[in-house]
Amino acid sequence: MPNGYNAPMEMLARKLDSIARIADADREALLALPHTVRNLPARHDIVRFGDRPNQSCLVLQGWVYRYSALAEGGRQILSFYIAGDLPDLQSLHLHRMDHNLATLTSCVVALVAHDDLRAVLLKNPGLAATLWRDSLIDAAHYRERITSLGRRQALGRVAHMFCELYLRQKAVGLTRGLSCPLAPKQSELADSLGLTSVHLNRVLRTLRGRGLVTLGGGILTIENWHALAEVAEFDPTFLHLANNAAPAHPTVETV
Amino acid sequence: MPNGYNAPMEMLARKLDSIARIADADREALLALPHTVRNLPARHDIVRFGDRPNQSCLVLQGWVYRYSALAEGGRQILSFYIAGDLPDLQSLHLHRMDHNLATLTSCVVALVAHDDLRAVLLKNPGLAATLWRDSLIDAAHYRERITSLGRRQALGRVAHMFCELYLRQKAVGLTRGLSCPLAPKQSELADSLGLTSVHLNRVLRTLRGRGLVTLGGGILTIENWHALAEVAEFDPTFLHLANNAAPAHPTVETV
DNA sequence: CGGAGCATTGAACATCTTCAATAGCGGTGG
DNA sequence: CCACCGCTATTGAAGATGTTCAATGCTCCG
Repeated sequence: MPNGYNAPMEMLARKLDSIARIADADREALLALPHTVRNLPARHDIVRFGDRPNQSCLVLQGWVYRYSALAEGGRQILSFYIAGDLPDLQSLHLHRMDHNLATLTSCVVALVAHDDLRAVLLKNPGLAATLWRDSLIDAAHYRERITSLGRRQALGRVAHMFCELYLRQKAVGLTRGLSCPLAPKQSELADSLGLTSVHLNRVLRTLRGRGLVTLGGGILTIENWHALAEVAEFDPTFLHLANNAAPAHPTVETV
Repeated sequence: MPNGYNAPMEMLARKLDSIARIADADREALLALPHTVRNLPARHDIVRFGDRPNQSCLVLQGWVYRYSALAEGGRQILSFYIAGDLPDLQSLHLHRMDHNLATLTSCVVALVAHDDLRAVLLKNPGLAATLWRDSLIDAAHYRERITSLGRRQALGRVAHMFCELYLRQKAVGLTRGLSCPLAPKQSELADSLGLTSVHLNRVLRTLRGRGLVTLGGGILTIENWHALAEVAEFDPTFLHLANNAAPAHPTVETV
């Protein structure tokens, strides 16, 4: 469940735990990182194309998404981020934004100055390696999205996205049984999957009709993991979770 | 011109120069990196899904590509790499391969042991930052590909890919005027653009018909950069080239 | 000359989009 | 409490873009 957070940096530590083993010294350095906590309203740009941020943002609560805007008002959503994610860690080394970052829901974020972050990473190479790893996992997510967009049909694409969002939330403790929050609206899912919202809606009907998922009230429930993963040709390797958190059949589990 | 290379690591230094300013100490550390040079035949897997490489490979000559294999024999090409690129730098921190890496043409590559690389990066944080930056630029390329696959039509997708491949080669000195090598065959371009080779072929005909490009003998010639970039909605920001190497109109230039 | 591997073309078909309308749902003001 | 508003979801029908299948051409090379 969308439980709160204690110390802000703890949320990050928890996320990093899901992708690597963190040394104690690194954890302490992380927890001591200076930061500012901010509440942001939903559907609000955090950084925009062309910006040169001097801080990185960490999601503590809510959903954030990354998108690129096209001519004709079109938009491609590149990725979704949830609590614990560091959506613009990249601005530490890529100084000019080549896309936009925005809140999907209302959010609580922590802002960390690049200078502070650089100083801490210089003293803690292990932590630097972990964050580098995190950004490489981000890239792995992109690769999988490319595969989806390029070679999967709409049904598989949607199924794949659901598998991914479920497991990522599970890895940081945001699921309950086979249910998890699903903040994006249909039009936003469509913009992230290269579909129109009309067609996405039809695909959702099919998934429901086949008894694979249930949707409603911002909650996704996976009714049949095995069948869903099969439709999606889902293989969790690309998530690079430390404990290989992809259950063969996450059927009945009490969280 | 596909010119040769001097010291292997020099090719890498040249590539890194195109994306960042390298300190002298870092450059020397780089040039001193222990490595093995290898000749590889065309269409040959370098590392495969599931592998756990203990070295990273650097392309000195030829083209390399990254792909994921799907059921039904399908394949999605995720990206192409050219001389100077470090296509599996990522394996330094992502221990298990979640996709495949293969040669497109016959290649000369340099192999660098992870242990050696780690040692050098530990002593040269500036170099580590540059390589981190390089991997973030790799991710930026993925993002742009996602945008193409999700929201551009076939014509724009192909045009965009040509703009990208031309500029990337230009950045490391592999172009001559408005021409550059184009190693992928039509079926490979198609697999990277989420199209069938049949449809790609038709799109190429259109591009030729409109006088935007000429293709032949493994050489791409851009006949009208401005029009091509317009069809592609191409913005070079995502390449993150140090000298913003995207010419407004790279019309007549002698290299 | 013959063959292999690509490139090119045609025709029928599938998937997904577009345009447009209707339905549902949650919240607000009277 | 109820009518209304705004936003999202849902549905239908027509059309566009891209696929599939199958055949032919082209070019390089032994």
